[in-house]
Amino acid sequence: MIASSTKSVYGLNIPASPKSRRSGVNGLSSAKRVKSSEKRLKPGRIHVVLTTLGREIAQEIIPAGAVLPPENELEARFGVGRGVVREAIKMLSGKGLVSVRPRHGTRVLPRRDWSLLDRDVLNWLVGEDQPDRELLLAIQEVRSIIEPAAAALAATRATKQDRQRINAALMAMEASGNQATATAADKAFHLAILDATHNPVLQGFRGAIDTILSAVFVVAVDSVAGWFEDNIPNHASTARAIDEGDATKARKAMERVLGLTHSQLSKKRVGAVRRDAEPRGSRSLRQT
Amino acid sequence: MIASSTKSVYGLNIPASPKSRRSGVNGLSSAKRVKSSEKRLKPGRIHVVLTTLGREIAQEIIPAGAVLPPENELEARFGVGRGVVREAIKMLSGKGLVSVRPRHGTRVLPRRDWSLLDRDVLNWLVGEDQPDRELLLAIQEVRSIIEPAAAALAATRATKQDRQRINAALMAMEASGNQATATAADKAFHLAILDATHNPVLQGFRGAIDTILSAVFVVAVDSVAGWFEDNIPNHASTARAIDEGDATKARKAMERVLGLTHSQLSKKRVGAVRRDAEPRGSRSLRQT
DNA sequence: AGCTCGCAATCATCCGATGTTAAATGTCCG
DNA sequence: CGGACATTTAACATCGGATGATTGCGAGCT
Repeated sequence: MIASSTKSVYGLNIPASPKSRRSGVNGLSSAKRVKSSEKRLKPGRIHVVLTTLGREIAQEIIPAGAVLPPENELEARFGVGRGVVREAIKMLSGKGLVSVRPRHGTRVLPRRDWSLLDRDVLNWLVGEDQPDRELLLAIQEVRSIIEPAAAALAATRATKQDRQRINAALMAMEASGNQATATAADKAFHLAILDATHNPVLQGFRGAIDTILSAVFVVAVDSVAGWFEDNIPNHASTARAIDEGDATKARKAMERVLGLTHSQLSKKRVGAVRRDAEPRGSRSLRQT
Repeated sequence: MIASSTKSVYGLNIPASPKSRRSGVNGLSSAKRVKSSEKRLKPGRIHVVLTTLGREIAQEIIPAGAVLPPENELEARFGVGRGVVREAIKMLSGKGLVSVRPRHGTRVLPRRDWSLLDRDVLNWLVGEDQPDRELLLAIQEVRSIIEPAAAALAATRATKQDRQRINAALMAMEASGNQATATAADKAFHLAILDATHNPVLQGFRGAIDTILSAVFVVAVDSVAGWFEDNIPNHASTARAIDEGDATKARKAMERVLGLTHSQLSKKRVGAVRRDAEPRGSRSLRQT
């Protein structure tokens, strides 16, 4: 239920507004009567358990190989019933984050086994204050493999509507005023190209690309102000090449798009404004 | 209601043999065991419900947009408790196959939203008697994008062990006697290359590639007997290029590997042992 | 010492009750 | 007659206690 871009199941709009959501829902105070007179959008208990555990695993607060607490302890910790804990863990295991065996507990699997292209997993990994740089670069590397090829395919296969969609996104990028609209337009552009390949497997990357672009914006934007604007011409020539049906040109143009992004991401190393969060790992958020 | 409170749950085909260890498939002793998922170990009731529903959705027995029966009906149908049904559906929703909303039922999402790179989903889609040809070709298209690039990266980054692993797999391919060992060796070869990129996101494709290769073997082998052997030289030159650190050559060689596979897959159209000739709803892939 | 067996921890499943959500429908008053 | 509000209701969401199954590990037997 989390993995939905257009069909918000609960009406919970968590994604784009990264407020520190340290709401103390998971206190062990239990207090069943959460019925307090407000009708706030309640993220759902399963969702809370899922994302909390997912993030703790992704951040290696619970390292690979460790076993997480038994069901009854988790029940107590989150103040939820057993079914909730089980269903949450079931989803984690479905995404390859943990393996659960009868007498041995549920143990965290090495990252090798995670579904790294799953939208939720990616979110937990990258939706942090300071996403793992290496991971971000690895993802960009994969984008540099996928997206130029996708652009080339799109140049061959795009329908009239596909082209319109791509060009509309391009115009939205040019017209974007703030970071929010810029991010949205950029995403729309890349997703439209993926869709224009008419390859369902390639379209399956939509969620991943979407998530990644958010992270890239967060990391890149505050280091290089002109990055987004500088990259618009590359986007434009990609769109033009697809319009003309020139696969090679489209591939090259998309390579330039990603090349610029990549170089911004890499150089973020030094010129950054923030000096904090450098020592990875020992963040101070830890819950017993 | 359920028959009774008896413990005759073994009415299903659940072998109660705690001793029988799944061995065999791993023909190569590459000092790394093919860590099998927990699903392999034992069917389990949840697993039955999960795979049954998953397959029915994948095969469009339950079409996109339809709502599947409510929980209590599913309980009755499978003869399991509610928790089992809920956990199974939870996993389906985690893989993007269904969206579940209170009061509205759990409805099947369009294929666009599925995690097409998820191992289980792929299995359901492709592990049927008659995998969807278009899907198989779409997947091969993605492989042709990913794997040559991966080979090129591997040529740059492979460690000595990586190279040994690749060459060991190659030798196993050459020595393979039957289809089982051939499949295993071929898989090991491609997986070793993915691993040699040292890119964790690329490594995330392991499950998908693994599953796909099984499907490809099933489909391709019975149509063209010499396909596997014919492709060994291409594999060999890929391995050699990686050994020499020649990225361009590795990419080209891998392109040839996939090109041969692709052509076999395409020509499989006729001469098959298949009895059905139904077009079977040529789904989108061409028009949204 | 080595092997077997039983304990206990932990997940797996069942079950019946109750809460929550939101679509559908009915009601009432202007 | 018609629209705003209340009621019904079908479905999922969660709870919590009981029971079964599996298996690591150590106690006890040979």
